[in-house]
Order: sequence, then C-alpha cells, then structure tokens
Amino acid sequence: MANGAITIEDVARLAGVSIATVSRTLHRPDIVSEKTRKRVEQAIEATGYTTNAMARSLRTMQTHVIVVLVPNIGNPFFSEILLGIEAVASAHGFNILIGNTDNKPEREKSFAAYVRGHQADGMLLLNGHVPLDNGGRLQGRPAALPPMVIMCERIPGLSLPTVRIDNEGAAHLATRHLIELGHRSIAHIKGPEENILTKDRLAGYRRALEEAGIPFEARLVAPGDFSIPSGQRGVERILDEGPRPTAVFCSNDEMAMGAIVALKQRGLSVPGDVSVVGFDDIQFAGSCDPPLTTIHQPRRHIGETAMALMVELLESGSVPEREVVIETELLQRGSSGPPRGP
Amino acid sequence: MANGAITIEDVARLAGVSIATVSRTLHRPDIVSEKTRKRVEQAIEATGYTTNAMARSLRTMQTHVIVVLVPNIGNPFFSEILLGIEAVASAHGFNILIGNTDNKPEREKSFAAYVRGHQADGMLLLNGHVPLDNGGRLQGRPAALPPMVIMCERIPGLSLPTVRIDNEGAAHLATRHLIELGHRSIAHIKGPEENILTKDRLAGYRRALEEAGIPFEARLVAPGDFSIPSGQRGVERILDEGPRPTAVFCSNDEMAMGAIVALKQRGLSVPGDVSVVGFDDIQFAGSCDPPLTTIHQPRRHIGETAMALMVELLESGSVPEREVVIETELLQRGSSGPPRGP
DNA sequence: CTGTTAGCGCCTTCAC
DNA sequence: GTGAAGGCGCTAACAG
Repeated sequence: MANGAITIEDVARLAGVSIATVSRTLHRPDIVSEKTRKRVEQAIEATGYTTNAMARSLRTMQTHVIVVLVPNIGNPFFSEILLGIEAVASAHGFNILIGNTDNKPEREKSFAAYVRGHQADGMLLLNGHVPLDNGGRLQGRPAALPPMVIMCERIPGLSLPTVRIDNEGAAHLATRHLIELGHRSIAHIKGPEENILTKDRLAGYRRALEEAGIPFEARLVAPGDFSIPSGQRGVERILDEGPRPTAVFCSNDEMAMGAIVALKQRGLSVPGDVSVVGFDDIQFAGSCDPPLTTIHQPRRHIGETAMALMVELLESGSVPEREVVIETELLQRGSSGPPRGP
Repeated sequence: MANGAITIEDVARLAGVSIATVSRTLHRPDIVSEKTRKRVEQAIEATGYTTNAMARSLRTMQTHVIVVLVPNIGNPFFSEILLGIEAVASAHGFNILIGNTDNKPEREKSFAAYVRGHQADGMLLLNGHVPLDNGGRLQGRPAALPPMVIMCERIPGLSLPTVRIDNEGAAHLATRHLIELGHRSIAHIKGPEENILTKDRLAGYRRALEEAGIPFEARLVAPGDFSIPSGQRGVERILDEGPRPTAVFCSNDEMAMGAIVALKQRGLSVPGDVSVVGFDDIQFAGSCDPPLTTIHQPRRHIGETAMALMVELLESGSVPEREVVIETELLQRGSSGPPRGP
C-alpha cells in the first residue's frame, strides 16, 4: 500500500488531543467543545485523514455494505432496479456490492459467504431464490438467516420480506388488452420452464382467455428463455404448426423483439397481420420498429422500495409489511392493434 | 447481527489447539501436521466457521476488493466489460465493487474514498477521468495515487496503465467502409463535446474523408450525447439544413438506432436511401431493423485485460506495459449498402 | 467535556 | 510443529 497510513493517532497528535476526541469529533461533533472541534477538524483537513473502514467495521460489526444478487448485470432489465437501490442506499450511508451470479450456485454461495464473513450486512435477492446449500442451510449455519429482501419473484415457502409486482395480474391485463382489440387467437411465448415468473404470467394469460370464453390451445404456447433468439424460434414454431394467430403475448420484451424480427422475416406486418405485446418495458422497447406495447414495470421504484425495507430491517430488526406489491401498467404503443378485418 | 459470532477461537477450542494453528491450517496447511490439520478441519466444518474478512483485512491491510468506476450501469455497453473484469477478478480471489457514478463528481469522490478508507485495494476507471479534487489531488493526498487502471478512454497527461481501443482507427475504418460502398456525402453524429472518444472518432471520420479526397462539411456533423433521442435529433437537423447525405456514421450504436428511427419517420429507407453505421456493437445492434453495421468492441476482453493489469499491479507493484490497445473490427450488417444509383 | 483503556478477530513473529 | 502475545485502527464504556 503506497497509501500512507494516516491514522486517527496522527490526527490526535497534530491536534494535541486524544484519539477518543478525534473519534467523537467525527461521530458526535455536538458533544465536543467548539474549540477542540475546530482544532481537530483542522488537523483532519491538514493530514487528509479518512477513517479506516476496516477497523471501524471490526469494531462496530457492521460494514454498511449490502450485497445485491443479480443473475446477470448484462440484462438491461436489472440496471434501473440497481439505480433505485443505489439511490436509497447512498441516502442512508450504505454501499451496494453487485453480485453477478450468472445463475451459478457457486457464485451465489460465494456472495452469501460475504454476509457470513462480515463483509456485508445483508442481501437483496434479484436472482429468484435463496442461496442455500445442500442441507437447506444458508452456507453452513442453520437458523440464523442474515437480513435478506426478496425482489421480483415470489419464493414460495419462505417468509422473507418481499418486493414484487403482480405478474399474474399484469399478464392478465396484457392479454385482455389484445382481447379487447378484438383478437381471438392469441399465442403466448413463455419464459424458462421452472421460473416462477413464467408460471405467473402464463396463469394470467390463461385466466384472461378463460374469462373471455376463448378456449386455451396448447399449440399456441411456445417455450422460450427470455432471450431474443428464443422469441424468434417461438414465433416460427407457432407459425409452422398451424393456422396463424393474430396476436402474440410474450413473457418479456426481448422475446417480443425476437418475435417481431421473425414475423417480419416471414413477410408479416406488425401489428397489421400480427399484434405483439411484451412485458417489462426495457429501454429499447420504445425505440424498436414498431414501438412495443408492453407492461411497464417501475423498476426504479422497485429498487428503492426493496432497499428501504433493507434499511429498516437492519435498523429496527424487522419490517412491518412482509410483502409489498408494486403497481404496473400497460403501455400501449405501436405493436398492437385490432386484427385485420375479414 | 443475528449471525452468531463463530470466531477462530471457537474453532481452536473445539479442536483443542491454539488459534495460531487454526490460522495456519487455513493459510499454509503444508506446515501443519497431518493429524492436527484433520482435527482443525473437522472443527471448522462442525462450527461452520468463516474467516471474518474485516479482521483479516485490518491485519493484512488489503481487502481484495477492487472498485470499478462506471458512469452508468444502465448503459448496456458496460455490462459485458464488467463480466470480463469479474471473471479475472474471481479467478484471482478478488471481488469487484461496482461504483455507479452517474457522472457526478461527488459520487466519484465517494468511491475514491473507498480506496483511501481501505475498503478497496484499487480502482478501475471506466468513467473517462481520474477522480481528483480541486487541488489536483486524489481526495486529499498529493503524490500517493492508489493502484488504478484506466479503461476505454485515453486520459492525456497521466501515465497510468491503460487499456483502450484505437478509436480514431476504428472510426476511420467505419467511414472508409461507407466510402468504399460508393458514398461521397457522409454525415456524422458526434458524442458529447468534451469527450475524448468524441474527438478521436471525429478525427478518424475526417481522416477517412480526407484520404478519399472528399471535402469536410461542417453542416454534415451534428452534435449528440450518445443517447437514442440525440441520434434522432441529429439526423433531423442534418436533413433540415441541406441536401440529404447518403450515409451517416454515428459515434455510438444508440445514436445510430435513433438515427434509423428518424430516417424511417421521414419515409426514408435504410440502407436504400441512407446507410447508417454505428459504433460499439451493443447487444441490440444485431436485432434492430435493419441490423446495424457497426464497430465491434471486444468488451469482455477489454475487461479481462484491465483486471489482469490490476492484479499484476497489486502483486508486483508495477506493470510491464503502460498501454494495451485492443483490436476492433467492422461488423457489416444490414444497415449499410451502396448508395442508390442515379 | 476529555483522556484512558479494553477489546473487535485475526495474522505473525518469536520462543519453545 | 505448536503456543503465546503483540498489535492492525478504531469505538465505546468508564473515569476523571
């Protein structure tokens, strides 16, 4: 370390006081006399002293660091959530450590070890599940779960504070939008099979069909994995296997963009021949051609809410509300319209 | 902290050895006798002990944390760089702390304080400049610059290890591509005015024109700020102010996407009426309509290289090469083609 | 209001 | 091959 070890002691010596007084000047300036305070502040300024965070953490047993477990930073969906988290975090003197898990269990555990190793005070979970090891224990210890807040996905059977949107309801809204436009043959491209989001959104789609008296057709539901190419493949598969639907509701925006690409490649127009609706409202959704009709998730707000819960959890040891459900809305843009008349 | 304070002492007691032996078993198992080692390992397993990182850091004066200063996580351009950084970091036992600066000097300084406050060992700079305070000092201290590696942008007048691409050369390549297709009237949409990338890319554009004997026209250069809307505005401005160019080279992909949107809105076809070339090859570049011809930056590789330099800097105190220039390539896709014949 | 002191948990000489 | 002990820099009692 080139960084020349200016410690609290150097400041104390220069100011002609004890180290305790320096520490107090930093943390509770009000209980220090005006005169000494001035002197200490000058000494701090002169030396360029900064508190050694490691030492402080060791003493106080808290780091003011929160780990955010995210499956993939590269996914633009998460970026804005992180911004929201960060805003609230820094307002409360917390720092966030972004843990990119790539959906790899080792990586999740390695970040969980952060909390156990006292390198972080708590964890925000954007990855859809709690990083437990084989024994159902969090990295070794049984009962003692560290402060955690679950974001975006329900994790059944665990009573941790949760911030999420109503996926089923939003999918229902999106599908009903298409039905109200007059569509009767509506396809759906799903997310990854085990994913809880996939299930909830599929459920909303089915409920909307049911309520409108439209029979559910398995043929019109294609698998996907939330990627652009899987959206393309999904549409191709549906087009190849039977009569063309007049609309497609995709479980996220990337797949919707893929769907549009595939439709265009087949010479079909959007929304003229086929309407497309996505989910998430990612950054590019408004700039593609045509602009995507989609479910807007207030991502920043989601992040802010979750971090606020975490701060409360850390400060008071518990949170009042176990589950916060954030409102979503349907953003009607160019990719959806009435089906072509006969 | 619910997290029940299992310390090295608990392990030592259970194993019937001193804490020194436990510490040795952890760090240099070879110098501990087979028998005690086994016993200690069992005790560690049984207690679920994890080293307290704060205490270790305090003792060793290193955190194994590297701060990465990035202007905006939301920008998909940075995501993959981060992945590369992370890969090399975790391979060497380092963790990365992503510092989202939003281009705000306070935020940059606050992260710089991390290094000064011994919460991190070094800094990777993706933000284009060194976080110095008024006096030209890094957060207070004069000479002692902490380990830093500059990424993506040249920072003139500072001899820090740097990883970057040849922006001027790549812009030259992109422009020459258009010239070779037969274009003679090529517009350019710039990035933010002070930005060094903006300058380098503009320089490459001008050099290509010059080499082809095409006079530079100020009218054909529009300001921008790397955002989608600024690309739209740029095109509109150029279209409004004079005869239509047959091609546009944009200083990044977002602006190119905006440019395409604006061209379509005016009823112009891409590349039929106007060719568009971007820069960066962000994720969506291949999926827009038409797919964007652009300069591919090997972002993952850039990240890996920078982190490797940092590891070396930390371990040996210096790096052999002061500047590493990463190769780029032109990705020819659908948005560029020959100008429409007369 | 200020100084003295006891650790926080760990690593690392230094003895044995 | 192992144990005892000092101290990393700081905060929080406890005295004064």
